[in-house]
Amino acid sequence: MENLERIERPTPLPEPVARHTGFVLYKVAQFLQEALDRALEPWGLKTRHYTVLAVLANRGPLSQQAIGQKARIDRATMVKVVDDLERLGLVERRRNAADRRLYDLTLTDAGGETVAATEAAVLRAEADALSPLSEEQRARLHELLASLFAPGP
Amino acid sequence: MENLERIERPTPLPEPVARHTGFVLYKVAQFLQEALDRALEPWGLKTRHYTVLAVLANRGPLSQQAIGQKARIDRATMVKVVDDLERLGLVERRRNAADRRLYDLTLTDAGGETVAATEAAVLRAEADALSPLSEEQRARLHELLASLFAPGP
DNA sequence: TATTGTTATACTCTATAACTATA
DNA sequence: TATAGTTATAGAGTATAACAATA
Repeated sequence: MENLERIERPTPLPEPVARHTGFVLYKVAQFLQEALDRALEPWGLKTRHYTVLAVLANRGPLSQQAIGQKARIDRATMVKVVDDLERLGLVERRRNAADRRLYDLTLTDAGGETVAATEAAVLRAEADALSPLSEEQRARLHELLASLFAPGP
Repeated sequence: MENLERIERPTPLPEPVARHTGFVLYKVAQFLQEALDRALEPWGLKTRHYTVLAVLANRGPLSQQAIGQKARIDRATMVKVVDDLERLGLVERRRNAADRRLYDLTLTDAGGETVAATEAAVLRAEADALSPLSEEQRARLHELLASLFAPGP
């Protein structure tokens, strides 16, 4: 009972590498990744499945390749991810009428519900993982990280 | 010649997941990791080799297990990492006289020089990767990330 | 000829379990 | 019996190349 409210945190890095932002960043990212994977486990999903579902929910029907390019998942891996999602009844592969090489990947009703539920779970997991930071600090962290990306194409 | 001074930056995430700090963090960490691996390539090293060398340089002779615990590298993996470092002539395995199951891993002279050179390379790579941030912003980022670790044991 | 999706393959990284030598 | 290091093996995750259907 003694560790009831104790949230697992990443253990500190040994001294020399703890001064490298790159190493600290990598470690924190690993920790967040594990928290997100745990949060998605009840649905039998990993973060890349969630990414595909979330992109589909926001950008309507897309081909596997189109999603893969957005999410940086190569097409061979996309096949397996979509296999998983199809097996779970969350997306459907429908041939594009205009170009029959393409699929129009579409969310099923169950897929739509799953996106909503998993998004809430992901947000909770992130809030938990980042709970040592205030709301303002979290926003600041997000902003600093976002500024490292290239200007959008 | 047109892209001469252009530094590769991570491409932005697609809209829904770009709002998740966890996903942004993971992506930035991947980018940093790649930059560090590229920086260490001239020495035939990866980040985990550098970690072991850096810990050894700061904490004197240690057993494989002791380093592994600090750096979160399991003992089977440590064997291969130390094999690599030994093959490169950067560390030596000397049996601990008091407990002959243990090694006293020690840096060779070449190992010491390599630590200094690679540390400089790693710092340069980090500075490059984080160059869109001011010095103050970098320090702030590091501080925010560091506060997510558990209090040291 | 080029492209989407598929399959098979390989390579890296990591984790597990069994083995040895020492304690 | 327990521990440090070793070895073999297996499981993810990811990348590459060849193939079929379609353009």
